[in-house]
Amino acid sequence: MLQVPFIRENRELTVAGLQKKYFKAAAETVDQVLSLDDARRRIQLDLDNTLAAANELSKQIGNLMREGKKAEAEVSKAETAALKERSKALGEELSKVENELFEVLVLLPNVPHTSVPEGRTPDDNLTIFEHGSLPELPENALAHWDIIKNLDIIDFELGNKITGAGFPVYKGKGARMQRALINFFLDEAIAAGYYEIQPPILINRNSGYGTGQLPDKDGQMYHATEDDLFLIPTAEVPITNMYRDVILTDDQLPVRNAGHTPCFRREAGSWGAHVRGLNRLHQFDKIEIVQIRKPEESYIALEEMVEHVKSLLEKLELPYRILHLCGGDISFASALTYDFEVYSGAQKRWLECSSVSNFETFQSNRLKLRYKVGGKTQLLHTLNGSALALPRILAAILENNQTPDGRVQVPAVLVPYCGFEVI
RNA sequence: AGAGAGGUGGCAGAGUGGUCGAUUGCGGCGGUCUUGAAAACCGUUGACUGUUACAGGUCCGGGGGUUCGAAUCCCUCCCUCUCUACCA
Repeated sequence: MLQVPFIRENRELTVAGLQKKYFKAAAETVDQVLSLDDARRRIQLDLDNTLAAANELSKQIGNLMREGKKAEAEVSKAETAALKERSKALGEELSKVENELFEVLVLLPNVPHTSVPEGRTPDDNLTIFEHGSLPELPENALAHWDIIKNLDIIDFELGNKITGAGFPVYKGKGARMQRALINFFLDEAIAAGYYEIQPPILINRNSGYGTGQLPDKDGQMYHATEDDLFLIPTAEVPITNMYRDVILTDDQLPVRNAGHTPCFRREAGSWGAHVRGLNRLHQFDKIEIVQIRKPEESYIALEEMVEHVKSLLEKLELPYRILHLCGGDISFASALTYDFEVYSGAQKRWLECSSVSNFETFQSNRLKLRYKVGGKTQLLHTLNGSALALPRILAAILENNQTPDGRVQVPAVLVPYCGFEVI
């Protein structure tokens, strides 16, 4: 959520930023925020003065009572009635205006970083880095869903039976590969200085609100209605919410956390022909890295995270590219996002396998995640990235490393983790 | 799940209707002393809002109520601890 003082001091910049994200009626909405905030402040001042008068009167009544001047006290008591009525009315007016302000404010996306490219659709994203040559597979190369079936390592029908579409069962070497990838990614994160976290995968409303999934994106999460808890769409939610309402001290910074969790996404209405196999699932595993940094360091941290993800893909010997997302494609809360796409040789498609973002103060403002600088509290910056999401990495490994005899060569770096060289 | 106890500032822990935003201890910060450090002593030390600055306002788990006035009384929800039951 954007900070009102920021909007007030940077009206033009805010409007331009929102327009870059193709937010409709940016100028009108920003002005609405400012006028609601003006009203809020006016009412607040009025209310404060009313309360101050009432407090003063109460104090006097207390003194009169102590001195035994009962009659005078009764007179003062009568006076408080009008003040009470007034403060009640002002209080109601205030919360009404505050709610209106909040409702407009939560609809505003983050202002993108100045380097974010102009553009409306994924086609406008800038490819800023490419690594590895595309695999030259024979004409009869199989897509991963066929490889999976032939080798019997992942079973979609079985998952269908147990749960439903998008919940595959990993079996035998398929399950071992999953475990190998999880351990590999976590070990790499720890080696890079991250602190391992195993968070809950059900979260409450406050947490969903803190990272921005709620109030409006609740349709994307599975909801356990009996207890009003949500299955996490990403480990970012619990790991970042550990710091909700926290004021960090210098010696606790920077925060570098990493965690593996299953992730659950309803993906309502987004299924189609191009999402076969592992390309899109309702449940998948992901290792997430989260950083909390001082504002002046956050873009250095973002580059650090990018380098980490690059090293993972390079160790797995997968061709990939990095996209600098354009204003129209960047997520609601993000100021700057790099997407990593891995090349899946048989599908001949780039598959998104990581998204690394700096949210600046957008999340911390909601979380009330702060630190002290020169005696004053200030919002911190939050960042996160996938390092990495498993299914599409597995899809690319299966497709790119398939052998003429229908098997799959395991990337060397994973062999110690899974205990076999060939699937 | 049942019974009991309890949720107060970074932590510990007072406070049961009126100078309580909150005694005190620890911790933190600043100072005196010391070659330096420790000890001792003195001072300082919550958050939010607001003002040029002061003032003012709000916050004692969340929400609601009683009262001129609530950390303190009432209702409600949440959470923690102890015991019992159950259980990977």
